Amino acid sequence: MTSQRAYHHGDLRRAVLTAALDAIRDSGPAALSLRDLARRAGVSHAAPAHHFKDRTGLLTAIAAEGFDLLAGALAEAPELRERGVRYVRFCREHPAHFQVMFTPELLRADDPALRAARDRAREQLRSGIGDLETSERGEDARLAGIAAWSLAHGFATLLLAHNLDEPLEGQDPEGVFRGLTGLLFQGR
Amino acid sequence: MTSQRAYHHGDLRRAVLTAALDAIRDSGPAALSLRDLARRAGVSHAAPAHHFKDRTGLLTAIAAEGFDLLAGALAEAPELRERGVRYVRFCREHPAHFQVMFTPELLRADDPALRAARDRAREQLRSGIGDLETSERGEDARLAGIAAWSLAHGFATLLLAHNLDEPLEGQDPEGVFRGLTGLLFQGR
DNA sequence: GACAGAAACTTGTCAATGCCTAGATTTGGC
DNA sequence: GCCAAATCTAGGCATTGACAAGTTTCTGTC
Repeated sequence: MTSQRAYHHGDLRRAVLTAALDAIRDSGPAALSLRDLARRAGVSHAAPAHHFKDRTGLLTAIAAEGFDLLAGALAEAPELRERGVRYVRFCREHPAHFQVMFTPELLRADDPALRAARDRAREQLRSGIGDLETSERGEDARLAGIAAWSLAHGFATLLLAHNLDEPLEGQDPEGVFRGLTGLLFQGR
Repeated sequence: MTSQRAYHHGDLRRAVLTAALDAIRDSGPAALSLRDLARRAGVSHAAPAHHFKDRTGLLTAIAAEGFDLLAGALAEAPELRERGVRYVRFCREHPAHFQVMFTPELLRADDPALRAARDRAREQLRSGIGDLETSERGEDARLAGIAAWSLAHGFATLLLAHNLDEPLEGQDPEGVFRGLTGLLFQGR
């Protein structure tokens, strides 16, 4: 999108993003070093700043990309329960994105691209809840929406922080999560 | 406060911990600066290192304290649903602890105090699930345990990251959470 | 096809930070 | 009263993020 053809490097913006995602996956966002990313990409230490302005700018770009990926993943799933599974799958396939997306103090909250992408993702989350609105009362539907998001988000978060390694006993996380949704919506 | 009399400062360990919790609450763990904490406490820049060895050591001490506080809070609650409410209350009263506790890449995983405190908290989480084991089948009880933790943890996490500000419409979070548990355990 | 301007990148610099080492001061046990 | 340990200070080093200024490469236009 941004730069198809590139000047000295090729596509430094993408290279830095990818290297950042690797680093975050391994050591978290706190350990991220712009200068180290520059070294990995083979450019000078100030080159990344031209694409992202800032450390915060880089993380904001990652979060925006993450919300876009999440919105796309959710849009593929037809109904609410399957969207929860996609949410969990997303956090496993894109752990670095996921972690940055939900750490607001690392982000520039007023960034237009971030706001747009986050709104797209929220829209997908909300439209999934619409499935319930017909079968349940309005208030229950709202609660069910919060419950569904909390369940998926909590499961995803605990999973990434290795807090479910023991309880899961090596079982497939997505499969277990399907079981959880069965508990939550057993009355449906 | 904690230790009776102290040497040069009074109780530097507690002072640094408290200042760190304030800083994390405001700006997250990434923005934490040991030198800034030392300045706030009115000591030299290397003084905190003597109590915590390290930046990681300070965060590990915070996490251990957090798990102890959480274990205490959960122990006060009689049954499972109320423990979930305590979990949510804990994250609001101790947001800095909560955030650090579940960010493993910031911590020294093999620290004995951390392991002990985390085990205490896990024991409290697990014993709450025991309430279910009598009324439900074994496999369902295990799933229900994961579900309950995921629900509470997801709600807490989304709450702290200000992702529920809009859906909650200004309602009391604990009250809403009680509603969520009603959905999860409606069959009980 | 040259040229002007913009985009991409480099080099140099500065303040701040984490961590290490060595030394000074205070405390508590004997 | 004295010694050892605990507590804290002072100085230094490598690394980092951010900024400023200059250089190279591309792009659109006449």
